[in-house]
Amino acid sequence: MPRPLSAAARTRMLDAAQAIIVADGLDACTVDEVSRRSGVAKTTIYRHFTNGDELVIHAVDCMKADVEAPDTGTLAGDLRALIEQYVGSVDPAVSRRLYVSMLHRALDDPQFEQAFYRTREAEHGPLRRVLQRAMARGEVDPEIDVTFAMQFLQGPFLVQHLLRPETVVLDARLDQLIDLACRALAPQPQRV
Amino acid sequence: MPRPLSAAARTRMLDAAQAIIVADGLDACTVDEVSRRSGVAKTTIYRHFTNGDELVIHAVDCMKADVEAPDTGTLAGDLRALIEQYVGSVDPAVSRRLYVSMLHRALDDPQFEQAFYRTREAEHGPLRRVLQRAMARGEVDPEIDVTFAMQFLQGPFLVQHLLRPETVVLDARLDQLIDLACRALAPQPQRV
DNA sequence: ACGTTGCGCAACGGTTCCGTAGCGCAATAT
DNA sequence: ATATTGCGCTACGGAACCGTTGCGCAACGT
Repeated sequence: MPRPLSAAARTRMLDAAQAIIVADGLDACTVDEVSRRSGVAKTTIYRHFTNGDELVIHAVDCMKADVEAPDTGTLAGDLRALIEQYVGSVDPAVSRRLYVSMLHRALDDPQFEQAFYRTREAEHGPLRRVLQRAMARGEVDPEIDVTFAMQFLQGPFLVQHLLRPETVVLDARLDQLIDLACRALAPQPQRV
Repeated sequence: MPRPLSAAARTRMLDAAQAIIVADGLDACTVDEVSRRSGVAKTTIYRHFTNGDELVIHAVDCMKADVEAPDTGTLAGDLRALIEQYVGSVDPAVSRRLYVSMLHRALDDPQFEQAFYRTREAEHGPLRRVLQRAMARGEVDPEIDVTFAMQFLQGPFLVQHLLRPETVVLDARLDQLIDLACRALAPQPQRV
């Protein structure tokens, strides 16, 4: 009965990996650096993971922001609650950095592409549920596809988050944005 | 009167750099590789540019998609024309790759951040002009800020472009999207 | 035609990261 | 208590880039 790999060492190296990612970004999270900061020997890291990428992906998979689908009764209310949850649980600079780096690595590496999609799904699943409830209530035009509506809603935030990092999401603008979006998605008397 | 640096060599290396970026991505565009593929000696490259980054940035600056601001008379028509110009002049896969890589490098390098903004401005300036004309015509609610409206319009495309590369922009969906956006931005009888 | 000077070539030193090997030690299962 | 076996340490070989140096040649200005 072989002795199992040390859970303690595994925890230490994953914690260190996450700390590095938060502090210095995904690209700084190398095997050498994790070894240095965790005190776990590089040799041991390779006993736990077949290569450095796997370590990083495991670390990233443990960093998902957990967002619950709210239920305030209206689409606008749910959207606002969702966004407040999100901005309350994530440092925008860190999140942006990680987002861009993951996107970048995913360009050439299917492993990272998968991991990126997993994170995205975890964070945006609640939005999908909120939307589906709104459609069931008749707040959203039934001709509109859910995925399509999600792109429509996520888009402006993605622009702000990725491309205008200096812009904090202001409350007044946030309300205006939600208002615009809900107006656009609302059922129309005329044909669409 | 010192002989000027060879324009021929400069052209060759910038062309090679662009070819590499298109074929293999921004990260493959290293000084060594440009030297290999262009036939220009590495030494010479460093005589033209102080470092490798400058070469890459110069190459990128010459790759902007040139988009003209159309004037069809309606916001929806202009938007559609803009998008058609854009998709007609750019390979989506290449564009996406470059976009993500630039975003990534811009995380740590102000030079690349500047270059990224320059490209963005060149590509989205026409959108701003189109929007301003629409506002002048009264097609857009005057209470809406132009930058804000631009985020709103760019958002869904950014999502598709960056995060859903498998999705080609379909014509039916495109019309729906433009329709939704115009509807949202239109002036409202009631208060916003 | 001549001399200046940029260009090509080859090689080097430095850095960073990867993944591996050998060895002594210490924890652990029986 | 003892043998097993994972862990830590140190070092290595290899790859990719970076930016530099020295030298001979060829092109260009006058």
